[in-house]
Amino acid sequence: MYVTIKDIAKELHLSRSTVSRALSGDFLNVSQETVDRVVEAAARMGYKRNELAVNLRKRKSMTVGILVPELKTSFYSSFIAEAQSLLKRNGYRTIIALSNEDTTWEKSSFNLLSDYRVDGILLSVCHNRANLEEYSDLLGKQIPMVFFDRTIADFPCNSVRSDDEKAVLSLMEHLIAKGRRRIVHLAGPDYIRNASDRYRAYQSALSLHGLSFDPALVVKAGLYRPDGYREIGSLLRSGVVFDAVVCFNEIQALGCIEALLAGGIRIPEDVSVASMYGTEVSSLVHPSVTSIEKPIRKMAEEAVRLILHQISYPATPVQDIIIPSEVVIRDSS
Amino acid sequence: MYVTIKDIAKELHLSRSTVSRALSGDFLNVSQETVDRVVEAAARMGYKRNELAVNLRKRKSMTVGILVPELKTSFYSSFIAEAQSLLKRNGYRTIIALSNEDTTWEKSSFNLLSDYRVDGILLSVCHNRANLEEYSDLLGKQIPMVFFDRTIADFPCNSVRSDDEKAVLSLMEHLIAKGRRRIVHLAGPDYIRNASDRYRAYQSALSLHGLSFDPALVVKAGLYRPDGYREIGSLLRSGVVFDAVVCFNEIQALGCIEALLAGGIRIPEDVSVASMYGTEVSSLVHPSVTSIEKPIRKMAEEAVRLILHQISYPATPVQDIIIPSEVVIRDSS
DNA sequence: GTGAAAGCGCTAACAC
DNA sequence: GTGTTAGCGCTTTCAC
Repeated sequence: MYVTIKDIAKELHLSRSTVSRALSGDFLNVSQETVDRVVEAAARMGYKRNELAVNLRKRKSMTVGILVPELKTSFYSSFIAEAQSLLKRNGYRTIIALSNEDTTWEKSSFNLLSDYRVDGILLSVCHNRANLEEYSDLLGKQIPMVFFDRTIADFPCNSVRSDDEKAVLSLMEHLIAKGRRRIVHLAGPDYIRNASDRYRAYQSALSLHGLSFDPALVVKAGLYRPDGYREIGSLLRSGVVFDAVVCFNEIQALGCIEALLAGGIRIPEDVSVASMYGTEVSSLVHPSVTSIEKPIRKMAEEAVRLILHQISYPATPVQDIIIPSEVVIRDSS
Repeated sequence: MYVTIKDIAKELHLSRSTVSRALSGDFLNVSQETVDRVVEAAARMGYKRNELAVNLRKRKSMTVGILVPELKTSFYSSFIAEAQSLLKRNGYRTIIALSNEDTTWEKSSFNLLSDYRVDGILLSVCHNRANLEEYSDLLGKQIPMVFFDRTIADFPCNSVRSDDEKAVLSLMEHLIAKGRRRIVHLAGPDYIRNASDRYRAYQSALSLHGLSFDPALVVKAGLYRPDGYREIGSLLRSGVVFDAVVCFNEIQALGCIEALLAGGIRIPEDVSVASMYGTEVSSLVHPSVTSIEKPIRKMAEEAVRLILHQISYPATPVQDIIIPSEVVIRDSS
């Protein structure tokens, strides 16, 4: 099917090594004339080098794998685009794999990447405590890995994350400054580090500003649109009074907004909605939502920097980089 | 770094083939005892089979590549999730690559997939006339390919697409039935087949219902949020009168809505906004947008069916499958 | 400047 | 049941 170096060698009555040299630009050891002939034949015959074989031989794939939990949120697709172009600039290619927020799926996607012997993995985990063994195994084999955004506390690995705690703190202070007193926290699941960080920030903000903590205002919710819709809906039905909601991401916020509007609540007159997410769709959910931006670009830069460094110098001490959230609070109300 | 079959063979004083057989479950030709010993040793030593080598040897990768132009829209991420789980069910893995709407980028992503010798490629092109040579080359090498959603007319390859023409027709009729007369068409670029199909539908709908065609109402726009925002903004400033807008996708629609709201226009009282996109975020853009669903699931099913068939029976005649759009028009107004 | 030979990690005839 | 051999497509010594 595919034309090989052997075919070209046969065609030109040369050895495979010469063809290989010519094709990989080893001009010092091949005469210009030969190079020309080989290149011409390769083009004519439709030669495509088999990277699988090259990788096998060189024990290097010049490919970095990116594993993310989802692509519904703008954050990951922006991150991927960003990281991809940075990696490309450094000669690396990218393959993308998904976990779809599922630990089993994550395991097989993770294995896919290591099966393909990628030179490094950028990953955002779907669960704090799942697949730790897989991660350690690969780390033990000295395969460069960088956790980003959704990282794992107390795990000896390079990580890059945004300062979610600070971000939610800012968001809360903004809401409090606007006179909001009964702020609902749509908390993400506790197996996601960011969720616990944010919950902590929620609590600190309250006590910092002398507001009482009401457990009825903390709602454990999933991360997506139906979750936000369901939880806020039942909160409304249960008669709990509140004047603001802090959401986990734009999709969840969207569900929240829909539930509010369906309940005849005006935004932001009656209830303010706030969330943190990538800039790409900042006010996507509702014109008057309060949002704080995730530092996508910087996270991508750091993650790529770390992985490239790790590839070149495998024995580098582990770093845990925290990128401060941009203080851009968008609030059109 | 990685443990190989050779290492296990050495450890157990067996030949590499026996180890290989044991590891690949060839129970007919290996004694149970040997299998047990090999499996135990493999686990103990942290063996991970090198798929690169397997692929090279078997000349088969059990991997399908998916190449998409973007991940901002919900359509592609839903499609990927869907296709991925179908492929998995059939023993195939998936790697994802992006073109980011850029023809050069598409070329290198496409090459990445063929470099890795994937067994088949599912792709949605970013441009009607770019990279045709690359596609043909691979097709000529009998590599199974299926174009989906954004396909190319008159290109001899399997394709699966939604009936965009019919969809926009339905959308138009819906708007006209609601009394809209001056409908703006935010037309996508003409190098995207779907855009031309929809433009044609827009025109047919008008003439079918005795409405005159006003070139001022047709706006060539990009596919994203800033595009919708910019074009509708300048339309408003130019004083053109209109009572509805048909957009290309949810992101573009979002920009359109923002521009309208910024201009003090009420939706849908003053202007109706309509678009076609995946169900995932149907009313994401605005509670009162009119939308028609893309048949994501069916498209994924057909695309996967075609690629798997093509992998098994390379010499199958080409098919061009058109999936009717779901007639679910959501319109909360 | 070119070729022969070995080998990356694995599988598949073919022997025994 | 197990080992030997050859080879997937490529690169890389080492000769010449």
